[in-house]
Amino acid sequence: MYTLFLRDDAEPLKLEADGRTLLEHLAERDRGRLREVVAARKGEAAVDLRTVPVDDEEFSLIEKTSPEGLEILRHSAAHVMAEAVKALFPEVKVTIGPAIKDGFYYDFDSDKPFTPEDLKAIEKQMKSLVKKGRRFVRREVSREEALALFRELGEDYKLELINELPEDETISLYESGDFVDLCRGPHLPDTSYLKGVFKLLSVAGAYWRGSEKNRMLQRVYGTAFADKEALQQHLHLLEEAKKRDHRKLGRELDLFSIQDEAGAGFVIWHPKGALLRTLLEDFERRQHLKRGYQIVMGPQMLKADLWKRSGHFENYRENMYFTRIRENEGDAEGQVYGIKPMNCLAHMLIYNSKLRSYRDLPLRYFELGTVHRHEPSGVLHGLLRVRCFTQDDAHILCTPEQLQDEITAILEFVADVMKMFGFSYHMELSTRPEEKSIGSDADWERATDALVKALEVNGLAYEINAGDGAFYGPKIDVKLMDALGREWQCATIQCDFTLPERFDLSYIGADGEKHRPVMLHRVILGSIERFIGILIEHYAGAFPLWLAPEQVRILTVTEAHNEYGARVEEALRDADIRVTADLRNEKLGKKIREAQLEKIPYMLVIGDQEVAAETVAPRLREAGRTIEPMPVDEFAALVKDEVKKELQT
RNA sequence: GCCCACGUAGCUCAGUGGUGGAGCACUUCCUUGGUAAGGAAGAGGUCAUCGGUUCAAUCCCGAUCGUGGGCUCCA
Repeated sequence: MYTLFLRDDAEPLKLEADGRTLLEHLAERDRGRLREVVAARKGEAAVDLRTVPVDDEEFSLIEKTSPEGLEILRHSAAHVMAEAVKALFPEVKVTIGPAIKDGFYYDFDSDKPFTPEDLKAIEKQMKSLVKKGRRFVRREVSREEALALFRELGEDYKLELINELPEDETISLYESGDFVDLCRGPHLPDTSYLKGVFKLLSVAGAYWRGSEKNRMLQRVYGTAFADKEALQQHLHLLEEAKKRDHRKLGRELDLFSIQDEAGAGFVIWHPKGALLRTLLEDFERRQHLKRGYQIVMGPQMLKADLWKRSGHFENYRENMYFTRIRENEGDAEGQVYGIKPMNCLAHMLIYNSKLRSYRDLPLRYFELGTVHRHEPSGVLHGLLRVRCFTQDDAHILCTPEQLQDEITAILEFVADVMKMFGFSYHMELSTRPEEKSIGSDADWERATDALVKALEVNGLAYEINAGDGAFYGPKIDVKLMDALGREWQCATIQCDFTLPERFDLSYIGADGEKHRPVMLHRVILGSIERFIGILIEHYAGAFPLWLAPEQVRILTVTEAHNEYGARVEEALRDADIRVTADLRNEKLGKKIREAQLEKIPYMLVIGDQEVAAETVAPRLREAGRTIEPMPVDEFAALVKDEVKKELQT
């Protein structure tokens, strides 16, 4: 007898271990659920439904809609894709094909890159395989047998994978038709489960094992869901996400451009974008002053010697721009300057400009610092990955005793700001990089401990990102999710014992002796450019009133109302409201349509009635709702009030 | 940086080895119209840049620049 839990909340069944598979038993007991279940769980492990139970074993079922079930479904889809590719292109070598968030991929080694037509052909071939409803047959083999098989098949990558498996690992193969793949499993009972629920999305290059030292493979991305509806919904979501792409909206709303002539990765802010950015920066200045930061400013470039002293020259040079400046014709060598990729140097020079006492600490220097970093051309992406950006950067210099409280205060700052924008985020702790880093092990340990402790004291969950720290210290990264589900690093807090050492920073302690301060590098929004890019997608271009470059647009019905319209515009502008008037000789419907497409929060319609009553008739951006006409000063008060509410953190 | 795709009017996109097109936007005129597009006419292009093949190149080939999708998700 063995035990089968048909449902979590139902009594388990005691069944005869009669040599038949779980699938056969299930078909007998609960035919209705046959297509809902994709695999079974035995203890911790997921197993195939074609497993033959033996006495005293215990199984529960994995639904295809569960996260684990979906993963199995997608993994099987990847397997079918590999089979399809091998059928169409026998010379291609297969590598790996995992399930990923929202889908799956499979990497192939092919001399000939796949074209979009190939993609279609592969999908067609997959459909035909799915239609055949072929079984996935599991076979467990010895290491030698597996090696012999894949050697014969010429699947070098599989050989490499087998050789890396731990000694005691069970090696399993899955066969469907003529295709054999090395695979841990489990898989779907057969391919018919995939009917109508998968779609191939794109082809891209990807390095074997993610390293640019390795061969470039052809990666095919696809997605699969439990049912047709879920697949359609996901594809629809991708379409919607495209509509709020910040690059598209940035052009449509005339916020910014990036032009070949000026250079890749360099953002040019148009009037509305520059205004939006200014509003965001003003918000930041107020927030920082409120929290005891002091605003400072440093130069755009500093002598290269200073970058050598900080370690940037040694560790960050390939990302930096340099320029040589000659004082006169005879000065052949000139002086080399490095354009700043970070803002910390000037801040340290400020600290060092006079003798500091422990009574002065902590010092919190804040700068909206514009930096240049030479990023590889392939990673540039709209506002999200650029070569020149402005950071809301601060460096906090404090005593070791103050470190904990300062980190805590920053974490609260981050929480407040993210809450105001309505972002969800999660945190990652990054530790010392294996290559290229400075400072002693003891300092790294001390710095990492301080960060961990602050996270734990505040009860914050975090993931560990081993080896991803800055070259001068460990860090806490805050990652936001954008509209396409991509993660972007925004806030970061980095603990640094090294630069204070290199720049010989000190303060006089209560004991009258010199001590070394600790430095925290931190940003809240991170890059203003990136943050605005994320904001555009987050709000789909419909910015909250406080951030909208144009808050109000006045729309006159005919030219006869223009004089009053202009007076209303002036009154609102005097009240510090960002307003324009559309006095063109156009129909009201057209003016409304355009204002709506520009996502302006309030439209004020002005016609005979409003002129006569000295009022304005507001129309809201949201769902085209209108509210009762009111006097201008009343409307101004309404706008002010709404902004105030939005900015309450 | 590497792989693939792409680059035609301000925008979205057709198109062809021999004359470059549409819609929207723009300009002018008509229209004075109350909550998402009134009408007519006009102007607008070194077909990314440079080089090659050809009698002839926007189209074919190469290079450069730029844009897009990827390059951590481990049988």
